[in-house]
Amino acid sequence: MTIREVSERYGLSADTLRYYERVGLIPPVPRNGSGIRDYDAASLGWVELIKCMRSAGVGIEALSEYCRLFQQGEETLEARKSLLVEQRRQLLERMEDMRRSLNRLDEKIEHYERGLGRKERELRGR
Amino acid sequence: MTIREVSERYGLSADTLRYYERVGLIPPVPRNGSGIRDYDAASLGWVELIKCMRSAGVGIEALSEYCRLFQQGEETLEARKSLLVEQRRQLLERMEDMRRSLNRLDEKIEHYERGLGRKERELRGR
DNA sequence: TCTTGACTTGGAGCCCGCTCCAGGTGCTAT
DNA sequence: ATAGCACCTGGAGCGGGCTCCAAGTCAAGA
Repeated sequence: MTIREVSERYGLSADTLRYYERVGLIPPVPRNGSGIRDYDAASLGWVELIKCMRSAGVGIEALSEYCRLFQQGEETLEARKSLLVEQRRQLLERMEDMRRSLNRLDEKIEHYERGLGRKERELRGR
Repeated sequence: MTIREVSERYGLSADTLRYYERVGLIPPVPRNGSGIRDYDAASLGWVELIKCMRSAGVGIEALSEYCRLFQQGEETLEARKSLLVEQRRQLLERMEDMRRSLNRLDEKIEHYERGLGRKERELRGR
């Protein structure tokens, strides 16, 4: 699968896909005889995983470390797991911040709704 | 209340507080005779709101627009409300991305736990 | 009066995460 | 042969969001 096809399938630009590979979020993608990337199932799996994690704000640094550990094999199972656990913890923290923010927004929106409703009634002469 | 006190109370650096004011996330803070900021209750309210929204990833642009509208008075009630509604929508979207990512992390962590358990049992000679 | 220290400003610098570009290679179609 | 196109690389550039800095002002204390 060419970089263009992968780009279209996942909605990531070709530049971004190359960038992810360059900085090690994705292990080296297989190449054909002319040096052109030919994504296989494993590479697609990585792309999908990274897209998911990035969309949730997981940092480049953590993801490239995970990928690095993965490529080192069995020795790193424990380290990979604790990296994931830590990222999970941070994710929950961010979700909690967002939950709080969502509540504030809901309160404010309701407040504006009440205010606007009152104003409308006034304009209609009570 | 001085900038230092506000900084300590909310865990934002004095530089960040000045920056927020500069780019209009917070309306101008009252000053004493020597031009030094003296935060009043209203300013503290803004600081708290902005801290909350920023921690959830709401962008500077949207927040400064909200603040700008607020300072223009009653005319902008409707515009402010729809701005908030739009930010709420984006927030929910991001939370959904995070939920998906959290599931993936949980699956992976469980996978590693199973793998590591098996390995341990093998080391002990099954 | 002179130092000390917290504050002021405007602007430069920095990190993250892309995004764009120039210059080059190689397949395909004419 | 030549044009066109998709791809390659290394590196520069960019937007967001701070963070740091130099140079200046003011108030209080020795």
